[in-house]
Amino acid sequence: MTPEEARQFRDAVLSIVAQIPSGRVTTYGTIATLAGWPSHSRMVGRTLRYTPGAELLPCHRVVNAAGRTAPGWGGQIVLLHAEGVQFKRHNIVDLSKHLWVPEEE
DNA sequence: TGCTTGACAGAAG
DNA sequence: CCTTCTGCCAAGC
Repeated sequence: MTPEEARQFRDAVLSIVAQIPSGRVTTYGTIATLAGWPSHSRMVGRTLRYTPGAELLPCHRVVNAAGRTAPGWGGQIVLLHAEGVQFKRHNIVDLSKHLWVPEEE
């Protein structure tokens, strides 16, 4: 992956996350696939964590494929709960009800 | 240059 | 449902 591609990937990830509606969530794998690199799901999380400005985006609406929230970040659960997202467990989001898939928009 | 780590995903126990 | 292992890739040491 060239620096140019890395820039595009980061841009695509941030763009998609910025479009997640309130009360909805999406997964790292989905974002990575939409961004063009299906196997870079981990890069999505890394990008959101290390890219300055990611905090300004609704990154709390991004969970893993199992609906688990980010470990060590309890605030995410509070934020999601405040938007009406229901949990199957303390840190497990009910994806069947809140999963959102980007639509190019 | 080479090993370890991680906001992951999927399969297995 | 929860924990652990493997495959994945870029970043940190």
